[in-house]
Amino acid sequence: MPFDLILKNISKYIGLDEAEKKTFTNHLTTKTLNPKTIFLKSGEVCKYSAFVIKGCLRGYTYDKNGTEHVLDFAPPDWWIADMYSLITQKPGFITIEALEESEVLLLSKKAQEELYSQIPKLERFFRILTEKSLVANQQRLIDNMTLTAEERYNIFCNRYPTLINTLAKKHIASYIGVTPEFFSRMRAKSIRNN
Amino acid sequence: MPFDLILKNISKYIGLDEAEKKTFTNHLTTKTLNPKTIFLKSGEVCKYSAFVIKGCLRGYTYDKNGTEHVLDFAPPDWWIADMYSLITQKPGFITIEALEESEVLLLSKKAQEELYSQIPKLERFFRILTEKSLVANQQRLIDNMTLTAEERYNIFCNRYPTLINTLAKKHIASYIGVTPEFFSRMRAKSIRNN
DNA sequence: TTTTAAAGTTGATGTAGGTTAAGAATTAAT
DNA sequence: ATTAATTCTTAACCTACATCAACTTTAAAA
Repeated sequence: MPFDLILKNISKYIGLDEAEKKTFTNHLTTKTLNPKTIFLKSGEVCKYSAFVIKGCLRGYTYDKNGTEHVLDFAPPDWWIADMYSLITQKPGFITIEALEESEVLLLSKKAQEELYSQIPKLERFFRILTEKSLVANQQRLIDNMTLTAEERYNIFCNRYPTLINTLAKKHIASYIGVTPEFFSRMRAKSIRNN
Repeated sequence: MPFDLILKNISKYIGLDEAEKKTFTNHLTTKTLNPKTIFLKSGEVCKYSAFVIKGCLRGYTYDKNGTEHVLDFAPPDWWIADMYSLITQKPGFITIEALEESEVLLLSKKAQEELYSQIPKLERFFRILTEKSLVANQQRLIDNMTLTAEERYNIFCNRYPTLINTLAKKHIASYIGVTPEFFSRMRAKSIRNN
């Protein structure tokens, strides 16, 4: 059942009866993404939130030199979208790409708003989700302001132990906020000191 | 009327009738804060969101060296709280302080949750508020990863033109993410080049 | 009004992390 | 299985910003 994971995810925060679950899942579309498929391109309007059930996506922006900066990884059980663009329905600056063969559930902005009126409890669910996302994001900002690259890497390893082996090092480096070269040196050093 | 500002703020996103407005404002407490008053201390549990109607507050954390890092300023018409602590009701890491004589409206976590059931529309209001906050925060993270201190300062000046003159330079420096010394040099240079 | 403390500035020097470049190791394509 | 492309690593050098210290200015206290 492709909806098991998302329903279990929701049930952590709100209770839905069978009819409500059905209403909810009726608004979802399943989509398979091949590796390197671009799900959302910078400059486009983000029309869907994606809930990952298999594989892994990443979201990133370009800076003025054209360098990519990874903003988030989305392994199974995570949502990903360009929140700015999704909310404003203006062209965004984030590109979202499948890193491997992935499966996602799509919830369109329109469907989401319909669901808010049909099942008001979902407003609570998404509020809580957004709150958690905000807190995580604030913590990351704090970490970027107060910690060294090495400390941020350690936090990353602890928080996403499963991702470390599957992700390309350059993507981890970018998420941490350093160049691949420095990341490589950093790791070589920390291996030596163990 | 101390509630005018907050009611106007709310009315941007949802409509409340007179009875609902009354119910809402009944859950608020007014508080005056003298300059340098600490409204929330790192290590404490955050029990209130504060909506500023006069003056200005700032939120900051300490790093392991004891250096302060300003996370946000809250001029009138802004909310401020330690979201992590407020949501989890665990001791937080943020200190919130009045920079000048300020007046705030307090909404306790408990009152907020009561309001969600009494006036479900407020769930929407706070969802939207949190979404906006998340987007702003993500943008700030992107700016920190992709821009120089000078570029971040320019953005700050454009975004908060009124604050530039009232805030202490060391607080702006901290918000931007540089030392007061470097901030000073940066400004000296940019004045020279004008 | 004078004193004291805090904030801001300027200079000399240090460092985390960036850049450029070239080779080694993987991975993908033929 | 080879070739081609991408990713990763290592090294030399570079820059944005930090640190420390002394001085000046501003603001707060007495």
